Amino acid sequence: MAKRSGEKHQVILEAAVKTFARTGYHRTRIADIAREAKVADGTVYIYFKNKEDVLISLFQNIMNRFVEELKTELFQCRNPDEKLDAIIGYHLNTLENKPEQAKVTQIELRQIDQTINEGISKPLLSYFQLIEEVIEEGKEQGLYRRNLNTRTARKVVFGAIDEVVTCWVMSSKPYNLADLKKPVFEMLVKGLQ
Amino acid sequence: MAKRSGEKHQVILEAAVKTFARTGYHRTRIADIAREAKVADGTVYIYFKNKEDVLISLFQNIMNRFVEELKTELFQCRNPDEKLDAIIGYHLNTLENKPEQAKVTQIELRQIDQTINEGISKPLLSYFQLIEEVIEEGKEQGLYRRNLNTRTARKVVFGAIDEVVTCWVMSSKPYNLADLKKPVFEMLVKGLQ
Amino acid sequence: MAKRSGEKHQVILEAAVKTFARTGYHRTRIADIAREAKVADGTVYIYFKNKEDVLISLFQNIMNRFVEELKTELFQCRNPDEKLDAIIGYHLNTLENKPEQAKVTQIELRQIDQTINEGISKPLLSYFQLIEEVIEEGKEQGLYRRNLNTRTARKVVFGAIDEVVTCWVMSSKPYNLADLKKPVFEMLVKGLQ
Amino acid sequence: MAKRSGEKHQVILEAAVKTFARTGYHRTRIADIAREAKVADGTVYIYFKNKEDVLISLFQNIMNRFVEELKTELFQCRNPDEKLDAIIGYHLNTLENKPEQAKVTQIELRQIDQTINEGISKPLLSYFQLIEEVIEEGKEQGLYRRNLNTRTARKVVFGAIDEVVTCWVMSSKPYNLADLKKPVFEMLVKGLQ
DNA sequence: GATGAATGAGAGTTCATTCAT
DNA sequence: AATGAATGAACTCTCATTCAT
Repeated sequence: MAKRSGEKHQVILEAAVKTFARTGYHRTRIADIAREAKVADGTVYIYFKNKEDVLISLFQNIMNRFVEELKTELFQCRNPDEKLDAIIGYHLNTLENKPEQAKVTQIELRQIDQTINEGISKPLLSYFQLIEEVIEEGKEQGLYRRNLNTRTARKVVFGAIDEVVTCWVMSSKPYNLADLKKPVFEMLVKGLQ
Repeated sequence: MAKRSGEKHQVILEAAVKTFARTGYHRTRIADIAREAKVADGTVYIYFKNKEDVLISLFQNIMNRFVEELKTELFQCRNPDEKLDAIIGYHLNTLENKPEQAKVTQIELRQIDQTINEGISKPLLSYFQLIEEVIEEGKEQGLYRRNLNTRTARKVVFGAIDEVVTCWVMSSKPYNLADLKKPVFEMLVKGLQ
Repeated sequence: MAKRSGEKHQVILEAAVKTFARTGYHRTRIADIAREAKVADGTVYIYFKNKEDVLISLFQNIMNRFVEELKTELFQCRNPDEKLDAIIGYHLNTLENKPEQAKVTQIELRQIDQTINEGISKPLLSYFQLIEEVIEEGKEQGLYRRNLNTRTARKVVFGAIDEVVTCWVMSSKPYNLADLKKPVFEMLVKGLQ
Repeated sequence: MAKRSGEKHQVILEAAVKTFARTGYHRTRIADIAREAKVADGTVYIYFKNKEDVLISLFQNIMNRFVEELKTELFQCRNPDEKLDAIIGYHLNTLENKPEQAKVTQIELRQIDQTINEGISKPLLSYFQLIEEVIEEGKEQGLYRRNLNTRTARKVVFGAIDEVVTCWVMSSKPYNLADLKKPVFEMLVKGLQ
């Protein structure tokens, strides 16, 4: 069970994003995902342990790619400010361009008992770490306050971006998420200085 | 059905906070709440439409009291900075003192399909408005940047505080939430200036 | 759950005998029992833990009554031979008169993993003990061989009766089970002497 | 489909005895047998119609060999008493030496709806016939009672031996099954006389 | 208002069986 | 002959909700 590769694995994952985004995690039945993926119900259980495993695999998939690509972005930046800008920009761009993923990330994923689930927290941690590294670097270079608590600062930074995305996902009136890049960056960078 | 008052109403609500915090929303059965409240299963349905209604009523209850008390706090402040400080302080203090409420607010509440549910967003809106009023006031008084988009700024402020609380709720190692008041305030106020 | 009294409890048990006898344990669905008992599927689970629990409760019910009634029968016998005769007679009579129970006892009950299940072996033990007491008594009175191993003798006695019943249950051509009382008694009593 | 010969046929059968004995018929999945036999799941279906067919083939295999070997044993006996002794001895010896077969024969095999299944009763019949022939011979030679009903006597004999084996299989404390040969023989032979 | 026994829809999951390779 | 991925029917059990008392 739970083969992590193979064409079907990916097909089911893609069907799951769509279905979770459309119907919501709890209202989605395995049968719905299976139908969307054009496989039999049982096939889902060849590749995933259960429904929760589908959601978590989904998230790990998304987050791994997210963090990898963000790393290459950051590689091209020359200073912490540029990096912070890149983080915010990449975060908002990515979710704006993949609204289904955004819905799953911001809403459905939080439907799982997070106190237990490390399948969610672990992939997030590498993103958190990336943010913290930028803050540390800024502190070392004297760009950001030395007395700043890095962890707390990271929470503020992530919390701000995350809330901005959540509001966008839940908003009934569509607007450009990318437009918020600059104001959010300005607030956060000043907060760090 | 769905009487909104009565002694039992309150008893059930209190039993629900405990039970949701202990077991999690989805794993909690109406029968569990009823047992904790020492009433019959059916009695729950005299006071609430259904399980979701219990959770939402709970939140409305909490938020109404939260906003009312926060308002009196703010009344005693003399300038936007003090008010922002009061908001952060009150928010963190309240949830630190009521860990069960915090668990429900930060975790369990997010288990409900938020795209539909205005029972959750409405009570939050008055809190959001309070924050926005403070920002507006700061802008008018020249304390905060004039070109600040109030709504975006509010998202950053709320997102930051909310994330700090969520991390605290989910953390396995206990620490003082109140200790984060000052650093969070400093970051946010600088971000607004 | 698993209230051991109440009208429904009995109704479901009676429906279960019929259904198991007609359809066989493994082919019987809880829904079949529920329909036969004219209750909802869920009601079965108020009174029984699961399907296996229904079968075992059934057997315990049957065996308890069986052993109780057999005891009163034995009370009226004056010597071990009469008692052995009573055991065989009562055993064969009872099952001949309750063919559904016989089917369940001889066939369906053996569909459960007996190596684990003490819900089956325990009620049987009191029957075994009754048989062993008669054999012991016979040995003490010099009626049966002193060097007879009581336990082994009991196995022979019970095995013989049990096989006779099983053959009768599985036979396609109907015949009188009671007719076998005398020949079986004669063989067994001689075997004991 | 359902080839009755070939090397794999035997390999699967041997894997099945082990697996059924270890896990129990109903809890055994075809995949378990296949893995134990080191063949693919589908291969099982080349040699057997379905899961039930595996169990029944198993039993037929066992019983055919059992009856054949028993016949040669009986051939060396000079009178019905010796033959009865041989039957009991061979029956108990065989199962004591093949505990996995014993488990399958005494427990797992009875998990199949016996009212329908002639795949089980047919191979047993030849064993029954062997027993009946010995009884008949005894009656003819005046060793056993003339008025004995052969069929009933056979049921008593087989039932006794079978129960002795079943008790041994299900017993948690190990003991020598062969030790029961003599007492069982004595009881049965006296019963017949 | 209060009760709690009864309801029954609903969905996750398993696994015997098939069949294209 | 052999494979093993894929199938999808089957069925248990849960639990929110109702309603007669």
